[in-house]
Amino acid sequence: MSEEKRPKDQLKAHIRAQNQTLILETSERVFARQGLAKTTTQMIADEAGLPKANVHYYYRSKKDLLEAVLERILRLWLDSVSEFDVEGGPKENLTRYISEKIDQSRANKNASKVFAMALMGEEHFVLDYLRNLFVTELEREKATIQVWVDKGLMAPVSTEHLFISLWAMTQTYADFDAQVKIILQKETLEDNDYDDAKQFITRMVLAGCGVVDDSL
Amino acid sequence: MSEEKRPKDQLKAHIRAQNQTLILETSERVFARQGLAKTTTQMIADEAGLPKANVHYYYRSKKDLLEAVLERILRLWLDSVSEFDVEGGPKENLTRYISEKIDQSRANKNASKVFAMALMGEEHFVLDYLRNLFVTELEREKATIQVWVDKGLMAPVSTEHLFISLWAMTQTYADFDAQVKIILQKETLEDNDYDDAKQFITRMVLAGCGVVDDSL
DNA sequence: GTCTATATGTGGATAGAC
DNA sequence: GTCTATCCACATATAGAC
Repeated sequence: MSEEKRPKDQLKAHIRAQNQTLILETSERVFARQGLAKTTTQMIADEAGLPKANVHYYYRSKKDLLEAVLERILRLWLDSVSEFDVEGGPKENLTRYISEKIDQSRANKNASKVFAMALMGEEHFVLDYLRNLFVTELEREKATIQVWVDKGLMAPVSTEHLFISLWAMTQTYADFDAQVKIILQKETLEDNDYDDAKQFITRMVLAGCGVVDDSL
Repeated sequence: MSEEKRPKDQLKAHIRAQNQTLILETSERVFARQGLAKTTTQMIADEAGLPKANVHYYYRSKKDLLEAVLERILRLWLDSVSEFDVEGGPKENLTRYISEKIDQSRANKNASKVFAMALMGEEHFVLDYLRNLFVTELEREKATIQVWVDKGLMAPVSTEHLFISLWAMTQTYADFDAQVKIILQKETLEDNDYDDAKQFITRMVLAGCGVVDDSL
Protein backbone atom coordinates (compact mmCIF):
# COMPACT_ATOMS: atom_id res chain seq x y z
CA MET A 1 0.00 0.00 0.00
CA SER A 2 2.83 2.33 0.78
CA GLU A 3 4.20 1.63 -2.70
CA GLU A 4 0.95 2.85 -4.16
CA LYS A 5 0.77 5.89 -2.00
CA ARG A 6 4.05 7.41 -3.06
CA PRO A 7 3.07 8.59 -6.53
CA LYS A 8 -0.06 10.11 -5.03
CA ASP A 9 2.03 12.00 -2.50
CA GLN A 10 4.28 13.24 -5.25
CA LEU A 11 1.30 14.51 -7.16
CA LYS A 12 -0.03 16.23 -4.07
CA ALA A 13 3.34 17.77 -3.35
CA HIS A 14 3.48 18.98 -6.93
CA ILE A 15 0.04 20.54 -6.73
CA ARG A 16 0.96 22.14 -3.44
CA ALA A 17 4.17 23.66 -4.78
CA GLN A 18 2.43 24.87 -7.90
CA ASN A 19 -0.43 26.52 -6.02
CA GLN A 20 1.87 28.09 -3.48
CA THR A 21 3.98 29.63 -6.20
CA LEU A 22 0.88 30.88 -7.97
CA ILE A 23 -0.46 32.44 -4.79
CA LEU A 24 2.86 34.03 -3.86
CA GLU A 25 3.43 35.51 -7.31
CA THR A 26 -0.11 36.83 -7.49
CA SER A 27 0.09 38.24 -3.98
CA GLU A 28 3.28 40.11 -4.73
CA ARG A 29 1.60 41.76 -7.71
CA VAL A 30 -1.59 42.67 -5.86
CA PHE A 31 0.23 43.86 -2.75
CA ALA A 32 2.42 46.12 -4.89
CA ARG A 33 -0.55 47.51 -6.80
CA GLN A 34 -3.05 47.97 -3.98
CA GLY A 35 -0.85 48.47 -0.96
CA LEU A 36 -0.47 45.96 1.86
CA ALA A 37 -3.51 46.87 3.96
CA LYS A 38 -5.85 47.60 1.07
CA THR A 39 -5.20 44.21 -0.48
CA THR A 40 -7.82 41.60 0.42
CA THR A 41 -7.41 37.86 0.24
CA GLN A 42 -10.43 37.92 -2.07
CA MET A 43 -8.57 40.08 -4.60
CA ILE A 44 -5.63 37.71 -4.54
CA ALA A 45 -7.89 34.70 -4.91
CA ASP A 46 -9.78 36.27 -7.82
CA GLU A 47 -6.60 37.26 -9.64
CA ALA A 48 -5.13 33.80 -9.09
CA GLY A 49 -8.35 32.16 -10.27
CA LEU A 50 -8.87 30.32 -6.98
CA PRO A 51 -11.59 30.36 -4.37
CA LYS A 52 -10.68 32.43 -1.34
CA ALA A 53 -10.80 29.44 1.00
CA ASN A 54 -8.08 27.85 -1.05
CA VAL A 55 -5.74 30.75 -0.38
CA HIS A 56 -6.43 30.41 3.33
CA TYR A 57 -5.79 26.71 3.10
CA TYR A 58 -2.17 27.34 2.09
CA TYR A 59 -1.61 30.45 4.19
CA ARG A 60 -3.71 30.49 7.34
CA SER A 61 -3.74 34.24 7.77
CA LYS A 62 -3.11 37.30 5.66
CA LYS A 63 -0.11 38.08 7.85
CA ASP A 64 1.35 34.64 7.14
CA LEU A 65 0.85 35.24 3.45
CA LEU A 66 2.58 38.62 3.51
CA GLU A 67 5.52 37.16 5.39
CA ALA A 68 5.82 34.32 2.91
CA VAL A 69 5.84 36.89 0.10
CA LEU A 70 8.51 38.93 1.85
CA GLU A 71 10.61 35.88 2.58
CA ARG A 72 10.51 34.86 -1.06
CA ILE A 73 11.50 38.35 -2.16
CA LEU A 74 14.44 38.49 0.22
CA ARG A 75 15.65 35.03 -0.73
CA LEU A 76 15.60 35.87 -4.44
CA TRP A 77 17.39 39.15 -3.75
CA LEU A 78 20.17 37.56 -1.78
CA ASP A 79 20.86 35.20 -4.66
CA SER A 80 21.20 37.98 -7.19
CA VAL A 81 23.47 40.22 -5.15
CA SER A 82 27.12 39.96 -6.04
CA GLU A 83 29.50 40.97 -3.30
CA PHE A 84 32.30 43.46 -3.53
CA ASP A 85 35.53 41.98 -4.83
CA VAL A 86 38.51 43.64 -3.17
CA GLU A 87 40.84 42.93 -6.07
CA GLY A 88 38.57 44.64 -8.55
CA GLY A 89 38.98 48.09 -7.02
CA PRO A 90 36.36 50.74 -6.25
CA LYS A 91 35.63 51.92 -9.76
CA GLU A 92 34.68 48.56 -11.21
CA ASN A 93 32.83 47.42 -8.10
CA LEU A 94 30.77 50.55 -7.54
CA THR A 95 29.89 50.76 -11.23
CA ARG A 96 28.79 47.15 -11.28
CA TYR A 97 26.90 47.48 -8.01
CA ILE A 98 24.86 50.46 -9.21
CA SER A 99 24.11 48.77 -12.51
CA GLU A 100 23.00 45.55 -10.85
CA LYS A 101 20.82 47.33 -8.31
CA ILE A 102 19.04 49.33 -11.00
CA ASP A 103 18.56 46.23 -13.14
CA GLN A 104 17.24 44.30 -10.20
CA SER A 105 14.75 46.90 -9.05
CA ARG A 106 13.57 47.21 -12.65
CA ALA A 107 13.22 43.48 -13.20
CA ASN A 108 11.43 43.01 -9.87
CA LYS A 109 9.55 46.26 -9.53
CA ASN A 110 6.70 44.67 -7.61
CA ALA A 111 9.01 42.94 -5.17
CA SER A 112 10.84 46.19 -4.62
CA LYS A 113 7.63 48.06 -3.89
CA VAL A 114 6.30 45.44 -1.49
CA PHE A 115 9.58 45.54 0.37
CA ALA A 116 9.51 49.35 0.53
CA MET A 117 5.92 49.33 1.77
CA ALA A 118 6.72 46.81 4.46
CA LEU A 119 9.78 48.80 5.45
CA MET A 120 7.87 52.07 5.67
CA GLY A 121 5.17 50.26 7.63
CA GLU A 122 7.94 48.98 9.91
CA GLU A 123 6.89 45.35 9.62
CA HIS A 124 8.82 43.37 12.19
CA PHE A 125 9.65 40.73 9.64
CA VAL A 126 11.55 43.17 7.44
CA LEU A 127 13.25 45.00 10.29
CA ASP A 128 14.52 41.71 11.70
CA TYR A 129 15.89 40.77 8.32
CA LEU A 130 17.74 44.05 8.02
CA ARG A 131 19.16 43.71 11.50
CA ASN A 132 20.36 40.15 11.00
CA LEU A 133 21.59 39.80 7.44
CA PHE A 134 22.02 43.31 6.17
CA VAL A 135 24.18 44.69 8.91
CA THR A 136 26.69 41.85 8.80
CA GLU A 137 26.88 42.28 5.05
CA LEU A 138 27.52 45.98 5.50
CA GLU A 139 30.41 45.17 7.82
CA ARG A 140 32.06 43.23 5.03
CA GLU A 141 31.62 46.03 2.53
CA LYS A 142 32.96 48.45 5.08
CA ALA A 143 36.15 46.42 5.47
CA THR A 144 36.58 46.25 1.72
CA ILE A 145 36.19 49.98 1.36
CA GLN A 146 38.71 50.54 4.13
CA VAL A 147 41.25 48.53 2.15
CA TRP A 148 40.64 50.71 -0.90
CA VAL A 149 40.96 53.85 1.19
CA ASP A 150 44.23 52.64 2.69
CA LYS A 151 45.54 51.93 -0.78
CA GLY A 152 44.68 55.49 -1.81
CA LEU A 153 42.16 54.26 -4.39
CA MET A 154 39.34 56.38 -2.96
CA ALA A 155 38.61 59.04 -0.37
CA PRO A 156 37.61 58.11 3.18
CA VAL A 157 33.83 58.34 3.08
CA SER A 158 31.16 57.13 5.49
CA THR A 159 30.27 53.65 4.29
CA GLU A 160 26.92 53.91 6.06
CA HIS A 161 25.85 57.11 4.35
CA LEU A 162 27.26 55.88 1.04
CA PHE A 163 25.03 52.82 1.14
CA ILE A 164 22.02 54.75 2.38
CA SER A 165 22.38 57.01 -0.66
CA LEU A 166 23.07 54.14 -3.04
CA TRP A 167 19.93 52.30 -1.98
CA ALA A 168 17.83 55.44 -2.00
CA MET A 169 18.89 56.42 -5.51
CA THR A 170 18.63 53.00 -7.08
CA GLN A 171 15.38 52.00 -5.38
CA THR A 172 13.56 55.23 -6.16
CA TYR A 173 13.16 54.28 -9.82
CA ALA A 174 11.09 51.26 -8.75
CA ASP A 175 9.42 52.39 -5.54
CA PHE A 176 8.38 55.83 -6.72
CA ASP A 177 8.11 55.10 -10.42
CA ALA A 178 4.96 57.19 -10.64
CA GLN A 179 6.99 60.23 -9.62
CA VAL A 180 9.84 59.37 -11.96
CA LYS A 181 7.46 59.01 -14.89
CA ILE A 182 5.97 62.42 -14.20
CA ILE A 183 9.37 64.10 -13.95
CA LEU A 184 10.65 62.44 -17.13
CA GLN A 185 7.24 63.03 -18.74
CA LYS A 186 6.99 59.47 -20.00
CA GLU A 187 4.22 56.90 -19.95
CA THR A 188 6.68 54.09 -19.39
CA LEU A 189 10.35 53.99 -18.56
CA GLU A 190 12.58 52.54 -21.27
CA ASP A 191 16.09 51.17 -21.58
CA ASN A 192 17.66 54.55 -22.18
CA ASP A 193 16.00 56.03 -19.10
CA TYR A 194 17.58 53.37 -16.94
CA ASP A 195 20.89 53.83 -18.76
CA ASP A 196 20.75 57.57 -18.05
CA ALA A 197 20.03 56.85 -14.41
CA LYS A 198 22.93 54.43 -14.14
CA GLN A 199 25.29 56.86 -15.81
CA PHE A 200 24.26 59.80 -13.66
CA ILE A 201 24.38 57.92 -10.38
CA THR A 202 27.68 56.21 -11.21
CA ARG A 203 29.31 59.47 -12.16
CA MET A 204 28.14 61.13 -8.97
CA VAL A 205 29.17 58.29 -6.69
CA LEU A 206 32.61 57.83 -8.23
CA ALA A 207 33.32 61.55 -8.14
CA GLY A 208 31.93 61.88 -4.62
CA CYS A 209 34.10 59.02 -3.40
CA GLY A 210 37.16 60.54 -5.01
CA VAL A 211 37.62 57.57 -7.32
CA VAL A 212 39.81 58.43 -10.27
CA ASP A 213 37.55 57.93 -13.26
CA ASP A 214 39.87 57.99 -16.24
CA SER A 215 37.01 57.43 -18.68
CA LEU A 216 35.60 60.90 -18.10
CA MET B 1 -30.39 90.45 16.04
CA SER B 2 -27.73 90.23 13.40
CA GLU B 3 -25.53 92.34 15.67
CA GLU B 4 -25.93 89.76 18.36
CA LYS B 5 -25.31 86.86 16.03
CA ARG B 6 -21.93 87.94 14.86
CA PRO B 7 -19.97 87.15 18.02
CA LYS B 8 -21.66 83.75 18.09
CA ASP B 9 -20.61 83.09 14.54
CA GLN B 10 -17.10 84.13 15.37
CA LEU B 11 -17.05 81.71 18.26
CA LYS B 12 -18.33 78.94 16.04
CA ALA B 13 -15.78 79.75 13.38
CA HIS B 14 -13.09 79.65 16.01
CA ILE B 15 -14.21 76.27 17.32
CA ARG B 16 -14.37 74.99 13.79
CA ALA B 17 -10.86 76.13 12.92
CA GLN B 18 -9.49 74.77 16.16
CA ASN B 19 -11.09 71.36 15.74
CA GLN B 20 -10.09 71.10 12.12
CA THR B 21 -6.48 71.82 12.97
CA LEU B 22 -6.59 69.31 15.80
CA ILE B 23 -8.02 66.64 13.52
CA LEU B 24 -5.57 67.33 10.70
CA GLU B 25 -2.53 67.29 12.96
CA THR B 26 -3.66 64.12 14.68
CA SER B 27 -4.47 62.46 11.36
CA GLU B 28 -1.05 63.22 9.94
CA ARG B 29 0.55 61.54 12.93
CA VAL B 30 -1.68 58.48 12.88
CA PHE B 31 -1.50 58.08 9.10
CA ALA B 32 2.30 58.20 9.27
CA ARG B 33 2.47 55.69 12.10
CA GLN B 34 -0.15 53.20 10.95
CA GLY B 35 -0.15 53.56 7.21
CA LEU B 36 -2.98 55.11 5.19
CA ALA B 37 -5.28 52.10 4.84
CA LYS B 38 -4.66 50.67 8.30
CA THR B 39 -5.61 53.93 9.94
CA THR B 40 -9.24 54.05 11.12
CA THR B 41 -11.24 57.16 11.81
CA GLN B 42 -11.77 55.67 15.26
CA MET B 43 -8.02 55.76 15.98
CA ILE B 44 -7.83 59.38 14.88
CA ALA B 45 -10.85 60.29 17.00
CA ASP B 46 -9.45 58.53 20.06
CA GLU B 47 -6.05 60.16 19.73
CA ALA B 48 -7.65 63.55 19.22
CA GLY B 49 -9.96 63.00 22.17
CA LEU B 50 -13.11 63.39 20.10
CA PRO B 51 -16.00 61.06 19.31
CA LYS B 52 -15.76 59.48 15.89
CA ALA B 53 -18.92 61.19 14.65
CA ASN B 54 -17.27 64.52 15.29
CA VAL B 55 -14.44 63.67 12.92
CA HIS B 56 -16.97 62.73 10.26
CA TYR B 57 -18.80 65.98 10.89
CA TYR B 58 -15.79 67.97 9.72
CA TYR B 59 -14.60 65.55 7.06
CA ARG B 60 -17.41 63.58 5.53
CA SER B 61 -15.29 60.64 4.40
CA LYS B 62 -11.91 59.20 5.20
CA LYS B 63 -10.83 60.06 1.67
CA ASP B 64 -11.76 63.70 2.21
CA LEU B 65 -9.76 63.70 5.41
CA LEU B 66 -6.67 62.23 3.77
CA GLU B 67 -6.84 64.78 0.98
CA ALA B 68 -7.16 67.61 3.48
CA VAL B 69 -4.09 66.27 5.27
CA LEU B 70 -2.16 66.04 2.00
CA GLU B 71 -3.23 69.51 0.93
CA ARG B 72 -2.03 70.95 4.23
CA ILE B 73 1.31 69.16 3.90
CA LEU B 74 1.87 70.41 0.37
CA ARG B 75 0.89 73.98 1.25
CA LEU B 76 3.32 74.06 4.17
CA TRP B 77 6.05 72.56 1.99
CA LEU B 78 5.66 75.10 -0.77
CA ASP B 79 6.09 77.90 1.74
CA SER B 80 9.34 76.50 3.09
CA VAL B 81 11.01 75.82 -0.26
CA SER B 82 13.42 78.50 -1.37
CA GLU B 83 14.00 78.68 -5.10
CA PHE B 84 17.31 78.59 -6.90
CA ASP B 85 18.94 81.99 -7.21
CA VAL B 86 20.85 82.25 -10.49
CA GLU B 87 23.26 84.83 -9.18
CA GLY B 88 24.29 82.62 -6.25
CA GLY B 89 25.89 80.00 -8.46
CA PRO B 90 25.64 76.20 -8.28
CA LYS B 91 27.79 75.55 -5.23
CA GLU B 92 25.88 77.80 -2.83
CA ASN B 93 22.47 76.87 -4.21
CA LEU B 94 22.93 73.11 -4.24
CA THR B 95 24.49 73.16 -0.78
CA ARG B 96 21.62 75.20 0.59
CA TYR B 97 19.01 73.10 -1.21
CA ILE B 98 20.32 69.84 0.24
CA SER B 99 20.55 71.32 3.71
CA GLU B 100 17.03 72.71 3.58
CA LYS B 101 15.55 69.48 2.25
CA ILE B 102 17.17 67.41 4.99
CA ASP B 103 16.06 69.89 7.66
CA GLN B 104 12.54 69.91 6.31
CA SER B 105 12.13 66.17 6.12
CA ARG B 106 13.53 65.93 9.63
CA ALA B 107 11.27 68.64 11.07
CA ASN B 108 8.20 67.20 9.35
CA LYS B 109 8.95 63.51 9.35
CA ASN B 110 5.30 62.53 9.59
CA ALA B 111 4.30 64.78 6.74
CA SER B 112 7.10 63.37 4.65
CA LYS B 113 6.03 59.80 5.34
CA VAL B 114 2.38 60.45 4.58
CA PHE B 115 3.36 62.04 1.30
CA ALA B 116 5.63 59.09 0.42
CA MET B 117 2.89 56.61 1.27
CA ALA B 118 0.37 58.46 -0.86
CA LEU B 119 2.88 58.65 -3.70
CA MET B 120 3.70 54.96 -3.54
CA GLY B 121 -0.03 54.23 -3.39
CA GLU B 122 -0.39 56.45 -6.47
CA GLU B 123 -3.13 58.58 -4.91
CA HIS B 124 -4.60 60.77 -7.64
CA PHE B 125 -4.43 63.81 -5.40
CA VAL B 126 -0.66 63.59 -5.10
CA LEU B 127 -0.02 62.69 -8.72
CA ASP B 128 -2.07 65.67 -9.87
CA TYR B 129 -0.10 67.93 -7.59
CA LEU B 130 3.18 66.67 -9.00
CA ARG B 131 1.99 67.10 -12.55
CA ASN B 132 0.71 70.64 -12.02
CA LEU B 133 3.06 72.40 -9.63
CA PHE B 134 6.15 70.30 -9.52
CA VAL B 135 6.85 70.03 -13.20
CA THR B 136 6.59 73.76 -13.84
CA GLU B 137 8.93 74.33 -10.93
CA LEU B 138 11.37 71.84 -12.39
CA GLU B 139 11.34 73.78 -15.65
CA ARG B 140 12.55 76.84 -13.81
CA GLU B 141 15.37 74.97 -12.07
CA LYS B 142 16.30 73.46 -15.40
CA ALA B 143 16.66 76.90 -16.98
CA THR B 144 18.79 78.07 -14.07
CA ILE B 145 21.08 75.08 -14.33
CA GLN B 146 21.44 75.66 -18.05
CA VAL B 147 22.69 79.16 -17.32
CA TRP B 148 25.29 77.77 -14.96
CA VAL B 149 26.36 75.17 -17.49
CA ASP B 150 26.71 77.82 -20.19
CA LYS B 151 28.85 79.89 -17.85
CA GLY B 152 31.09 76.90 -17.26
CA LEU B 153 30.23 76.76 -13.58
CA MET B 154 29.17 73.12 -13.72
CA ALA B 155 29.05 70.11 -16.02
CA PRO B 156 26.04 69.47 -18.26
CA VAL B 157 24.01 66.96 -16.25
CA SER B 158 20.47 65.71 -16.60
CA THR B 159 18.41 68.02 -14.41
CA GLU B 160 15.71 65.37 -14.19
CA HIS B 161 17.97 62.64 -12.87
CA LEU B 162 19.74 65.12 -10.62
CA PHE B 163 16.49 66.02 -8.91
CA ILE B 164 15.29 62.44 -8.76
CA SER B 165 18.50 61.59 -6.90
CA LEU B 166 18.35 64.67 -4.71
CA TRP B 167 14.82 63.88 -3.56
CA ALA B 168 15.58 60.19 -3.09
CA MET B 169 18.65 60.84 -0.95
CA THR B 170 17.17 63.60 1.19
CA GLN B 171 13.77 61.96 1.71
CA THR B 172 15.13 58.56 2.62
CA TYR B 173 16.22 59.78 6.06
CA ALA B 174 12.58 60.55 6.89
CA ASP B 175 10.64 58.00 4.86
CA PHE B 176 12.80 54.99 5.67
CA ASP B 177 14.12 56.13 9.01
CA ALA B 178 13.71 52.64 10.41
CA GLN B 179 16.24 51.40 7.86
CA VAL B 180 18.59 54.31 8.49
CA LYS B 181 18.52 53.70 12.23
CA ILE B 182 19.43 50.06 11.74
CA ILE B 183 22.32 50.88 9.42
CA LEU B 184 23.68 53.56 11.72
CA GLN B 185 22.92 51.33 14.72
CA LYS B 186 21.21 54.13 16.63
CA GLU B 187 17.96 54.31 18.56
CA THR B 188 17.34 57.85 17.39
CA LEU B 189 18.98 60.06 14.80
CA GLU B 190 20.76 63.10 16.17
CA ASP B 191 22.14 66.37 14.89
CA ASN B 192 25.48 64.94 13.88
CA ASP B 193 23.84 62.14 11.88
CA TYR B 194 21.94 64.68 9.82
CA ASP B 195 25.10 66.78 9.50
CA ASP B 196 27.01 63.74 8.22
CA ALA B 197 24.22 63.08 5.73
CA LYS B 198 24.25 66.66 4.50
CA GLN B 199 28.02 66.64 4.15
CA PHE B 200 28.15 63.34 2.30
CA ILE B 201 25.31 64.16 -0.09
CA THR B 202 26.59 67.66 -0.78
CA ARG B 203 30.08 66.42 -1.51
CA MET B 204 28.77 63.80 -3.88
CA VAL B 205 26.39 66.10 -5.72
CA LEU B 206 28.91 68.91 -6.14
CA ALA B 207 31.61 66.53 -7.35
CA GLY B 208 29.17 64.69 -9.60
CA CYS B 209 28.01 67.94 -11.16
CA GLY B 210 31.59 69.05 -11.74
CA VAL B 211 31.19 72.04 -9.46
CA VAL B 212 34.52 73.38 -8.34
CA ASP B 213 34.46 73.00 -4.58
CA ASP B 214 37.40 75.05 -3.37
CA SER B 215 36.70 74.16 0.25
CA LEU B 216 37.79 70.57 -0.23
C1' DG C 1 -7.17 19.10 -1.83
C1' DT C 2 -11.30 21.90 -3.29
C1' DC C 3 -14.95 24.95 -2.59
C1' DT C 4 -19.70 26.75 -0.81
C1' DA C 5 -21.67 28.81 2.81
C1' DT C 6 -21.28 31.15 6.84
C1' DA C 7 -19.68 32.83 11.38
C1' DT C 8 -17.55 36.72 13.45
C1' DG C 9 -15.58 40.97 13.74
C1' DT C 10 -14.63 45.68 12.34
C1' DG C 11 -14.81 49.96 9.75
C1' DG C 12 -17.11 53.83 7.48
C1' DA C 13 -20.79 56.52 7.73
C1' DT C 14 -25.19 58.57 9.52
C1' DA C 15 -29.63 59.38 12.10
C1' DG C 16 -31.37 61.73 15.55
C1' DA C 17 -31.37 63.21 20.53
C1' DC C 18 -29.25 66.83 23.09
C1' DG D 1 -21.79 71.80 17.23
C1' DT D 2 -21.69 67.40 20.01
C1' DC D 3 -22.21 62.65 20.69
C1' DT D 4 -24.75 57.94 21.34
C1' DA D 5 -26.55 54.30 19.01
C1' DT D 6 -26.88 51.97 14.94
C1' DC D 7 -26.90 50.57 9.97
C1' DC D 8 -24.61 48.44 6.40
C1' DA D 9 -20.83 46.76 3.84
C1' DC D 10 -17.06 44.09 3.74
C1' DA D 11 -12.89 41.47 5.43
C1' DT D 12 -10.80 37.60 7.73
C1' DA D 13 -11.21 33.18 8.75
C1' DT D 14 -13.35 28.57 9.16
C1' DA D 15 -16.74 24.67 9.11
C1' DG D 16 -18.09 21.07 6.65
C1' DA D 17 -19.76 18.85 2.28
C1' DC D 18 -17.67 16.95 -1.74
